[in-house]
Amino acid sequence: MKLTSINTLRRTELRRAAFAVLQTEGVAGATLEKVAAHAGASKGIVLHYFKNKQELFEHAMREANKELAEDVAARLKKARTASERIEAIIAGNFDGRFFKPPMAHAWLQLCAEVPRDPQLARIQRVIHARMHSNLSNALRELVESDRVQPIALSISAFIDGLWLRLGLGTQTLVPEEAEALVQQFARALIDTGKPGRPGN
Amino acid sequence: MKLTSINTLRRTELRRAAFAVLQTEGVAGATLEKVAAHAGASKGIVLHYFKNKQELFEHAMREANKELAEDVAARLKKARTASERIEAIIAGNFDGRFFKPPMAHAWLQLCAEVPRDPQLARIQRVIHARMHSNLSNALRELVESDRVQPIALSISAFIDGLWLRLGLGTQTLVPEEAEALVQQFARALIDTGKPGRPGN
Amino acid sequence: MKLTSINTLRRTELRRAAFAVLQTEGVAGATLEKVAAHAGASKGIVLHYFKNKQELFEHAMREANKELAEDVAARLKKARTASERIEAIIAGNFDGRFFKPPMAHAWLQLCAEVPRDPQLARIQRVIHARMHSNLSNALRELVESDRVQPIALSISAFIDGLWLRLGLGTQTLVPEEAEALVQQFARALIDTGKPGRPGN
Amino acid sequence: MKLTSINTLRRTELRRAAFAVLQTEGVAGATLEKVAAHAGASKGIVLHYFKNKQELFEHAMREANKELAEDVAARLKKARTASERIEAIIAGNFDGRFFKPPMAHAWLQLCAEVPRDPQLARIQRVIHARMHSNLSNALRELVESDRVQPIALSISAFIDGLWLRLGLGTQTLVPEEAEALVQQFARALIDTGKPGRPGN
DNA sequence: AATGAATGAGAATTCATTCAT
DNA sequence: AATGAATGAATTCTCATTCAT
Repeated sequence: MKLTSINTLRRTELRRAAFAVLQTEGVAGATLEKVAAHAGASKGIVLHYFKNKQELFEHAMREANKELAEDVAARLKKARTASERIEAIIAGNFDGRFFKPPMAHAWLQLCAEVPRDPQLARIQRVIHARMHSNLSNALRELVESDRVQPIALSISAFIDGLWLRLGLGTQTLVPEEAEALVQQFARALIDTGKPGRPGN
Repeated sequence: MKLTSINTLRRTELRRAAFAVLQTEGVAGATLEKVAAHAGASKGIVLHYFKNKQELFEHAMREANKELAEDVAARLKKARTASERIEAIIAGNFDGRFFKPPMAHAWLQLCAEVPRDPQLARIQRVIHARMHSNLSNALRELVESDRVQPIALSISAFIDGLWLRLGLGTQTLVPEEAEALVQQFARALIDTGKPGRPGN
Repeated sequence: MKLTSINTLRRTELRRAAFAVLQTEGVAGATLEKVAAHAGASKGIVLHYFKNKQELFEHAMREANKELAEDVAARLKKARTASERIEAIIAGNFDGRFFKPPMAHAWLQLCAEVPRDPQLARIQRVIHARMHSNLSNALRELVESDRVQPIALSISAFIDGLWLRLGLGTQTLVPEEAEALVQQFARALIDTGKPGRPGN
Repeated sequence: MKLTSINTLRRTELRRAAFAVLQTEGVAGATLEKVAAHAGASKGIVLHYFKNKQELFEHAMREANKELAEDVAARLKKARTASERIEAIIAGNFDGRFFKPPMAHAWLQLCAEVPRDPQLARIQRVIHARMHSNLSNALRELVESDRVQPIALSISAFIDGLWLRLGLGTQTLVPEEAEALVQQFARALIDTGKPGRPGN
């Protein structure tokens, strides 16, 4: 444990540096040298702690998502009703600390790598699965069972779409408005099909 | 550069080859050599027709989008009502000829380049603008004016989110189901806020 | 003769274009494409008239020197005495039409190629030989025979040195001043060793 | 970059190799690969020590001139009178260790690059300035003040002219004779205009 | 653990040159 | 005669990765 303490520290440093470089330079421009420089370390050390470049960026993605996931988890704890849980999940994904152009940019960069990096794909799947499970759990209390899956997918894909737009940087998107769109969307989907209204 | 027919022909060939290579190799793996080989030409000829790699891929993106845009335009022509126009736009974006993993993959690759390629960003903006304008025109006849913009953005971001999911390749998505989700989504959004129902 | 007339014309055009490009782009930057563009012709035509790039630039050097040589020859005709002939030769080498930075620049570029282009070396030798012969002929009437060669070499090397300085572009040199330096130099050399003064 | 001894060593090695290759291959033929091979190193290492090709050759020029400058400086120390100082400067520029065809050839190659490489131009200017200052200092004790500048320029341009001739390789020039020409030239210039003789 | 020297593979790009039209 | 399409060789430069210290 003691022995890994400094080890863990360094790895975290490098992971963060990698993510930071990704934000400004993109995946192609994120060289090990730049990551090392950003972490105030030497080039060689990066591959001392990570087997190779891919592994570093895989860890960077995991790390980046962890914070967001923790934010969502914290919000879920405070939520009392199923509706509040849905709202919490959405709100967590648009927290002003995360939903920022550089962050979205880095995330988009990593997404583009997913199809060629099986490990990254696995991480991505885990992330999506958690989100889906969170949403499904809450939705089960709100809509008929056969509408749980499609609505969960719709909400999470919509969130991704807005992150993508932010990552592209071709339009301005503020967290509050983006969140409002999704909250509205979610409510519209859930309410549709409620008794008294013709579903589709 | 003169627009001789052979010129146009070759450029199209190379553009297609570039897009094809993008589908299988990603942006980093799409070397000029591979593009040339795929087009059955020599490496040198690629840069004879396109100033550089960037330009080639910019044209590839334009080309790829053009077909989809034409598909949407054709469907729009047949639409009679505003609702049908919305449906046409959505349907066009999930046409089985386009909404395929390799296509989505290539598109995602290009999206990741957008933040570092101003020209690509411009193209992306044009694409989004057209989609937005198509949606807005139809929505104006269906919802109050202050709900036109948010709904148009929601629909197009949702579509992008589903394309992203397809591009990631971490889950299976068939065109029909994806389209159905968006059609449902759109209807839910439009109907919400209609007289007789509590808006939000 | 008729047949070569247009031929000769084109060759002259291209030669001039080559020299012009050399002035602005240097030997490395002087591509056949630029030469062709400067002559308002197509790339292919250049090698239709000249076997290859080297040959073109060899002709460019010859051409460039020809004008200067003709200027010197014209001045020589007007000269009456040996002293005037020396002065004429020097003056011709600093004629304001030639002694200009771009010209000197191009000349320097070609000089740098001399050691690797035997044909260019031959041309250079011819140029030097003519200059040397002109100077020697005049000097023979002015100084003892054993001082003819060294003085001729000194004068011509000094002229080259000033052209080099102009070609480097690191200092300003106006034709009149440069010429005055050489004229003074020549007189000093010739006068030194005259009876009544201690030679060396 | 830290100035470790190995660093300095390697850089010197590569600089020398670059200069050596320049002597035999010219600037166009001096590829990084050849330089690396000449230094017995790998291609990659060259750009590990020098940012790019230009920088390498800039350092090569500086290095080459440094030795010559040191030779001149050593000779200047031993000189007692102003005349001896002039002689020392001239002698230093024709030291048999430097005034050799390959050296002159390499120097000429670099001169041709000066107009397109501002950094190289700066170096060239420094070199000329030092020579000019050395000459001027001595000349001030020997001739009227208004003749200092022109004579200093004449001597240094003449020296350059002879180096150019040597670099062209179109004629044979031995250091001793070349030096003698300049020494004679200098004396002639200085003596001209002395009291008792008609100046010009 | 840490450094940075060294390697070598690979990629974009540039161009002279050839050739079909 | 003229064009410009096509080729392919050559070169610079970038980087991940390995290794000696």
